[in-house]
Amino acid sequence: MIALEECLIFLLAKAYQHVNSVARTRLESFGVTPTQYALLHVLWEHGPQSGAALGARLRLDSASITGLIDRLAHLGLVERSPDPTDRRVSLVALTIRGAELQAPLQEAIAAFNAELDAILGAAESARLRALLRGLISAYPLPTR
Amino acid sequence: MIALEECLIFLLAKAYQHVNSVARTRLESFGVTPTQYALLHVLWEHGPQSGAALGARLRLDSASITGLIDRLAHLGLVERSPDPTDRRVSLVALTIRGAELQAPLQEAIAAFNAELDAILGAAESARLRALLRGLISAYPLPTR
DNA sequence: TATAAGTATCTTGTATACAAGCTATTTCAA
DNA sequence: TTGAAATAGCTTGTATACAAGATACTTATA
Repeated sequence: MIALEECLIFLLAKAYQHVNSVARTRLESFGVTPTQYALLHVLWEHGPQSGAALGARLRLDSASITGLIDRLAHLGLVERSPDPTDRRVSLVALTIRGAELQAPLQEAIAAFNAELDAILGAAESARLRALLRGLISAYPLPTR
Repeated sequence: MIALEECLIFLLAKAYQHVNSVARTRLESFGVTPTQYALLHVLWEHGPQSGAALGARLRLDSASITGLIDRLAHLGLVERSPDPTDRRVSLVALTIRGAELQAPLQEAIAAFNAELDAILGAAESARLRALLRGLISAYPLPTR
């Protein structure tokens, strides 16, 4: 019987669970979750765009994106507006408050990255990231 | 701005998401999810035990364990019975059907592990597992 | 151009996870 | 021994995620 602790899938699940839990506490004072940070990050970097574009960049399906935008809109960090060129599309853009959060939130994430680097060592951390990228590219998510 | 693809937390999230999605399809024909497999695995290995013991082994809180046992009981793979020595406790045990699934399910998981090893290479896979264990032990989950 | 195909969003249902709080029960301590 | 603290399990509420399907709109094709 192969122990659970030897199965990559369960190690991945628990490592994600632990690290995500810590990341959540590091972002707690800003009122956003790691996933919500990721969506804001895409808007900071690439500007207003449709939910479909956000979903493609974050690899989330439409149901997840709908809920994520709903919650960020409720927090007053993003807002939806109709796309004048395609009435199916609603464009998602940062609000003033969403834009203002960029600097402090990125500082918090940078500090958390540094914390993880300190735990693993810079070289090991880089190696881990490379291995994870290998896994991700080996199993591209289905295009739904 | 640190790219999301450079952040360990987001790489972990996506690697887990991808690998879990594939693992789910590998177990689909058995009617169980990877998380449900993990609970069954603990019962195969350690025998009947309380929900609290299962939660400690799987690092899941009581709400998650309650739902997980509910679903496995509904599938007819485990059953709850009162602990005669402590009336707070309900012992969780495999049913006949749950026990019968051990061999085929473990074969499927072994095949999936082999699949991941083939993608990464055995040495890289072992290294990845070691790095993930390092992360897990660096951030022990709170004892709730 | 009329229709088929494709796309964007949303909805519903299921499965994890965590936080917080409740009840019943047990254990510990003054 | 009795009142406080701890424990087991459950419930509720929130946040992801995916599957499947509905609707509205756009694009491509016959």
